[in-house]
Amino acid sequence: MQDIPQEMSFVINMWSINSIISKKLDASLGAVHGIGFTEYMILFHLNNSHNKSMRRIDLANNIGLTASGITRLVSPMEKIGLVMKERNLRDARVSLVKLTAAGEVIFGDATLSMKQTSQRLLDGVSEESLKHGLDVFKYIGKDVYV
Amino acid sequence: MQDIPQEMSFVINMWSINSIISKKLDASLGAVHGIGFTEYMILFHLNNSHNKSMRRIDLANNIGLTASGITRLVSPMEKIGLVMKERNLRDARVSLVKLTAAGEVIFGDATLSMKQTSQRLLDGVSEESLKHGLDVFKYIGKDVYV
DNA sequence: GACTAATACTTGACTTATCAAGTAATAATC
DNA sequence: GATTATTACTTGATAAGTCAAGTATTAGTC
Repeated sequence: MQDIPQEMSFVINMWSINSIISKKLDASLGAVHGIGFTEYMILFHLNNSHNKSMRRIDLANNIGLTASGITRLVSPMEKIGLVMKERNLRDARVSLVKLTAAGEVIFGDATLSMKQTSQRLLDGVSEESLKHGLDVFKYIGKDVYV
Repeated sequence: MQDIPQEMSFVINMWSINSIISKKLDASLGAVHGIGFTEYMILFHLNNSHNKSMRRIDLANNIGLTASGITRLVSPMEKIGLVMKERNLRDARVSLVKLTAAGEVIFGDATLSMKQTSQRLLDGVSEESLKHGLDVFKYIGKDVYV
């Protein structure tokens, strides 16, 4: 067996762990709040944004999906009233996604689940390891603001 | 904005970064070697295994997919000769996946790409951060051997 | 100011992997 | 040793998200 550099070990392990963890988060969010993990990601970024409103392309870049993925993800969220369309007066190409009051409520509830589930999943991991892990993520995604 | 515990920050950032990175790995593996990242994961685990051969259920657990995902993933790999079916004499339920000689060659080539791409993507990340990040992954997936 | 390039978004066709249900074989229990 | 439960795997239907191509609008260039 060849020797595997740490960088490659990192990406391989990350992929598997992410696959396992995101399934669990998805299940717990879905069971209690009726939204999936990717929908939570939308709400999360909207809630952190300036006017609770973002361009679709920025959502895509921040979350790590494509623009078309965002279109398909957001459309049912509009129908159930979690978010709404808003136009940009300066640029008619963009269609902003804005968090509604209802969306904010669901987001607040779902965040409690997210906190619990993620703390349960990472229970026992040292603060130092978490901090360094986060550093790696933030370094890679210098444009991803979380 | 509420305050977000580090554990939650970790899973959220991991999801986005994983989405971005796995797309890049997938693209570079696909362009040069004609396999995707998940197919590489199969080859990787087979190559690390005892007889270059594993049960499908163990592949699933190690990689973070479901058994049915493995069935669908492996079937075309059999057709192009990267892996082959092997039966277990002691248990007729299991169908082992075994790395072929051809599969080993492709794996070797693809591993070079994987090393390069992952080092390029993580270039600049400190050894210490990588090590701690890996610790988190290994802690979470105590059964995932990499 | 006309012409080309780039950006923001959407849509059809497709891929990937899930879930639920089913089959077949082994293990456990009485 | 028959009955029930569990395990390993596969398959049909479906969900989630990609890519390529197309539309509309804005930005850059001559």
